[in-house]
Amino acid sequence: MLSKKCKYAIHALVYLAERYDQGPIQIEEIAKKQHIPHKFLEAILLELRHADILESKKGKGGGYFLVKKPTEVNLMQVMRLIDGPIALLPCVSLNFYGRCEECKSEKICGIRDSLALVRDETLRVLEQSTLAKILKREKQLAQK
Amino acid sequence: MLSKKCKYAIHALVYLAERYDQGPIQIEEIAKKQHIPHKFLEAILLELRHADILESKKGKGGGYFLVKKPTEVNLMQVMRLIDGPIALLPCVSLNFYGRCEECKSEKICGIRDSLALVRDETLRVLEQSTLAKILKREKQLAQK
DNA sequence: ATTTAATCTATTGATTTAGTAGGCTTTTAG
DNA sequence: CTAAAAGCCTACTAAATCAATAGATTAAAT
Repeated sequence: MLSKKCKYAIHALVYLAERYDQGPIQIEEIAKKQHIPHKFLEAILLELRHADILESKKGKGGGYFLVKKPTEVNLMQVMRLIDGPIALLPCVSLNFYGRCEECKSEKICGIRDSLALVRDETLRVLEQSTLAKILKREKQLAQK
Repeated sequence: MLSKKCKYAIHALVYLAERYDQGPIQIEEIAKKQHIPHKFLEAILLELRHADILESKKGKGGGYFLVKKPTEVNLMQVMRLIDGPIALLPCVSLNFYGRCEECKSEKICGIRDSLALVRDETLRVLEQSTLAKILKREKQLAQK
């Protein structure tokens, strides 16, 4: 399951995507509208800034804004950044590879294939899920 | 990521699948061969028995054995049992449904669709991954 | 009756998650 | 130049989950 932190991150990003090119948005505004604890959100946005997804401006009139286009940010990136590996085993992770200690030999493990397949399918869907698409869907759903 | 407990469970089940119809296998044997702490494995096997995947026999010559055929036990069942939900959000979980507190309205959430799709693809693969298939694959890999 | 092996309850230590506190730095407005 | 606004950064903490352990109990076989 996604961590709360990751859900918060996604909601904040969608919020910023909706206000793309409208200048900096303050943490406090996002926190209130999305019901996220201010200080926690602060840490999350900082992480997204360090990953070059957001940029910030200090002082009065400051805040956060997307530095990438909403079509260029997807759930795969965000989830990897906040929650780490997408794969269900370290030994099939592309970005966080590690041996499974309990496996004698990786070459003989019959589980890996299945979980590598799960990983591929998951990545395919998450990579398609851009902020732009999520936003579009939300607007469609809101209209009904 | 899968918990260690779940990995242990899968390895133990594959071990028992390989010895299907050969009578009870003792915890101690599985623990040694699969490098799983005896007491921890004990708890895991008990859980699998309560889920009617395994059965046990007490006393001398006792142990655990599969009560279902290796073709009838798959990773979806095992992972759900040991680690809980497969879905990445409670609100898209089929077996462990729960509201996402931080979402104002489930109907307007643009993230759910993507994660429901991830869930479907994941379930499809995991349900296909039976003990029989895993075992077959391991034997193939071992020959090379 | 003794031994073997699973059963069950309770407890523990380590790690992760979710959040809080508080001072520091930069920017803008007056 | 100084006060206020807003993000930056480090450290800490409470609660939950994970990984395992301890020890006494029950059931079956010989």
